[in-house]
Amino acid sequence: MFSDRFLRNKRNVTLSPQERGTIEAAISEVRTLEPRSILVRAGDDIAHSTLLIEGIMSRYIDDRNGLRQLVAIHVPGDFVDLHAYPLKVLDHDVATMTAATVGIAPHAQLDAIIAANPELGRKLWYSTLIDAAIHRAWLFRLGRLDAMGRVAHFLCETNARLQAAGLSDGHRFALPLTQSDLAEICGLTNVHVNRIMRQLREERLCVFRSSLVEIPDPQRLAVRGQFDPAYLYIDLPDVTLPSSNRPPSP
Amino acid sequence: MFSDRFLRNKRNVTLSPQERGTIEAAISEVRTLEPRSILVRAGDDIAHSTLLIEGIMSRYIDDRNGLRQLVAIHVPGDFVDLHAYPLKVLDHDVATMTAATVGIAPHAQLDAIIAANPELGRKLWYSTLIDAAIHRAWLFRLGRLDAMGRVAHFLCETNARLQAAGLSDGHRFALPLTQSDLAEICGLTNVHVNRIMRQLREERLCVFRSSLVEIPDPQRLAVRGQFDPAYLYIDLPDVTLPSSNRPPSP
DNA sequence: CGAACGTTTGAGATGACTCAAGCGTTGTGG
DNA sequence: CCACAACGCTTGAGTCATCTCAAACGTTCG
Repeated sequence: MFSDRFLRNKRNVTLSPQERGTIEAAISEVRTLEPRSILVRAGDDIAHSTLLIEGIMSRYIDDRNGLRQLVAIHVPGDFVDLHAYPLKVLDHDVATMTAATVGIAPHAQLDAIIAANPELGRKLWYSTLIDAAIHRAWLFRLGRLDAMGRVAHFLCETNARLQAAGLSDGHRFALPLTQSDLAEICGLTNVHVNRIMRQLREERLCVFRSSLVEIPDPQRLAVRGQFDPAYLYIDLPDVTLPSSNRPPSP
Repeated sequence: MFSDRFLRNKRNVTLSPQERGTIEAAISEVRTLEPRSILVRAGDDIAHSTLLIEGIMSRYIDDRNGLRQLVAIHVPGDFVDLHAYPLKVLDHDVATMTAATVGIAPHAQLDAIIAANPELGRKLWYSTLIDAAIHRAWLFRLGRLDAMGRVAHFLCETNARLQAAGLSDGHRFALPLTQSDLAEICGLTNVHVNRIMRQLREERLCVFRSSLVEIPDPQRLAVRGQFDPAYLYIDLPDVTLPSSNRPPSP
């Protein structure tokens, strides 16, 4: 099923098989997208939202000189531009990073879903707010971590998200991005990212080679990147382990 | 009315007097808060959300060493922690920066509102997505602007938001923050913010003294900070003027 | 085989940070 | 009403992380 990964392993929220069926039914079309193709441009009128089934997508803002800042990446199971449903128009571009398969959900269908099932409507809202929580973690990353911390934090996050989606075993996962992509995610230059990757390798924190990430000791990497997965609202025992920053709750 | 500024001057969305009444009725209590007091801590169970009536509030994430990154500021009219309504628990702290007056909206009341008026429910959703859009602009700011650009961008944004709320005339507004606050917003040190403020003053871009911001030429400041207000979804002629970054739409 | 693209490395420049001290203003208690 | 503490602002000097520019190398694909 296309929606199998949507809201999978999330805290406080589960989708019943029935609700998954409802979402499936709202998908009018499944489409295959080329790598590095633009799906939505800022300012476009949008009449549907996109459920990512396979591949990796990005949302980004370009500066005046063409320098790009990624503001989000999406993994299978994410409702990529559900934000466009209430907003009608987006403030940023949405594009594929890899080849991708997506499901198209017309906004009229979403209207119908929410009218018929307000509880499911709230779950859709919830999923957009997790995107916002991830934005906040990215703000922390850019504002307060050094280059190595930023890369480490991003890799921990991606590991956790892919694990929740069933696409990482917690130590290894496929990540078909370039070092320049990482630079646009972490607010660095590709040259500096390259040096950081070497350092991570030398310190046995992480190896990233030919689109494969290997993390021998996720806990150590989490400490280096001050990564606390609470903001992902994931409900999986292993992923919630490295709560390194937060004081133990009473 | 407490809710006068909520969703005021927003594109695509207007609240009818009736809808404002509904929101007013959902506010069980109006409370006055001390400056620099914490309203919500990450991880707290939350049973109500907070409408900011007067004052300035912040949301932030602290790093291991106590260094703080603000991830949002809120101005009167913002529904500060409406995110907590679907999420139930927040991933960050919420605090006042100045003395503040807030309205408390119990989640049970919000349940009732949304059940009775799905359209209003969607407007609440919309308002949380504008917060997310602001997060994205902050990501761009931290990831791709230099120190002066970051401060300029933030001041432009705040000017626009306060103008939409009726608290700036587009050139002057009260902003009772310290330079250290600006540093925690812009991912800089307070020392460097101080030097940047001097530069902004010397270049006649902006004067910030005794909690008052004066911007002689908002357009020039917007160019320096690569500020494009589209992401604020404000519907006010003056505020949408300086679309300096975006190519003219065809 | 060559073009395109991503990775790697070096050398030098620079923007922002750290540490440290002095200054101005405000509020408070003797 | 003065003295002093607390806080925020300002400035200087030196350091360091990251950037820029440049070149070489490896791999993939047509």
